Amino acid sequence: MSIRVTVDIIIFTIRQQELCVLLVKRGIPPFKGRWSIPGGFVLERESLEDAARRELREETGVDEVYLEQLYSFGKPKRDPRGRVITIAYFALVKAAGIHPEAGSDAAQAQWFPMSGLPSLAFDHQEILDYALLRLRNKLEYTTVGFELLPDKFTLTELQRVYEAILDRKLDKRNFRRKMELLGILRPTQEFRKEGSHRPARLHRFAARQFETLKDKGILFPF
Amino acid sequence: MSIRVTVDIIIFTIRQQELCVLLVKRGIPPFKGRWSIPGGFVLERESLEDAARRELREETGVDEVYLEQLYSFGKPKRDPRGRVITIAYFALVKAAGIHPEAGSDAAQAQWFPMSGLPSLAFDHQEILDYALLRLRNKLEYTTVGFELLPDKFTLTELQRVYEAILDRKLDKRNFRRKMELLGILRPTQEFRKEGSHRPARLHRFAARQFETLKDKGILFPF
DNA sequence: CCAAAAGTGTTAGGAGTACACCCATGG
DNA sequence: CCATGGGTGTACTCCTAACACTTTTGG
Repeated sequence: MSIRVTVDIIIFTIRQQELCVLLVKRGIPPFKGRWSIPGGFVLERESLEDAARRELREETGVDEVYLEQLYSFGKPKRDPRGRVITIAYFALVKAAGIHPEAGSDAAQAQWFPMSGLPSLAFDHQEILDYALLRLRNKLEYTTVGFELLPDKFTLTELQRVYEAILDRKLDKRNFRRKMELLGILRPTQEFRKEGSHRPARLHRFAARQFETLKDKGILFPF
Repeated sequence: MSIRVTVDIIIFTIRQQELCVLLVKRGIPPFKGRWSIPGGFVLERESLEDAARRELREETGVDEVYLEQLYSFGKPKRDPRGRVITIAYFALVKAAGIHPEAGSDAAQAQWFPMSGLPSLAFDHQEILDYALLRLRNKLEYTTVGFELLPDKFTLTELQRVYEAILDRKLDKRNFRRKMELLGILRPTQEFRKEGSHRPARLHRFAARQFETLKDKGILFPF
């Protein structure tokens, strides 16, 4: 019993303080002209994760990003062409100017804010919903949030990332205290001047040693 | 690009206050004679979950159990026969006398305590490790623990389930207070008499309404 | 001096942890 | 009356949440 196997990758980033996802416009049927999550077939000799990284590179030109397997979707009729199951991954890329078109087989790729998504092909809306859920959950007990920021960032920028993903406002003082308690930030001597107000100190993420925060008994509220 | 796709199911239960997993002895090469996680090929017209439920039924004769997709494993060489990826599921079955042999294609099936596992075929040890990790995590913030108990149970039995999975002792009073706070137990008027000591009150699980406890802000310690 | 974002501290409520004794029963 | 597991309460710590003003800068 052989089945065609694809990987689909939900690529998230933050743009203009909004959570965005990379979608590609389908050039061929089915769903021609509809937007979809980028993906492709798994090759004979590559692992699932390798396939996901390859697709990611083809679409965004970037490598070395956060990538995690999400879930496998395999309803018999999810693809009208026949039996195709997909292993979905999700990736987090740093905002720093990634041009979707940098890839090779980019029919047409574009960032969409989660608040304004087009109608998606296949069961891709379901996959995307699940990815957002996972991302929100992981934000609580891991440091994935930092994967969406450049090397140096302000505390407000960090807070905006959390707010964008959780889709609600957080208290500035409580947010900062929590980060302080976690001890995963290293302040630098640099400041970001921007507009006519007090400059913000830049910080670095300094905690490769643990991705899980559970140990510290500190979580983010939902 | 077609690939053979299997589902493998890690079936957990509690026996004699120990966490156990169902394994089957392979009757054919490769790994003939080695123990492995039960599984089989996904059929053309069934969903992944349907395939998992079918396998589960064939192995244990039970249906209506907790079943959850775990992870997909797809390294090119994980099966010496060629390219096979597997979608792993994990199931929790109630202790109440399930005879592994009840199934159809049961070559030879047997419960093994997690503390005394044999050497496993393929990458099944890796899959099992991951399943245990997931189970432990879910125990903290969901009510999956109840899936391993019969309809009515004593508080001590419940605590033993948590202890078996987490592999450490818990404080009786704190454990009970937490359950009390969660409000997910309904005491019955029945008692279990067993040996020469005070009988234990039987309780029911009474919270189908939510599987996630996060909302309540109460978690189990790790 | 005005506008705008950066930065900072206190209090009250509640869950987590550690810990020791009496209760009910059968033999 | 004794052995066995069932059942209960308190004190302390620490995280969480709510909440408002001062600081620094550019214009």
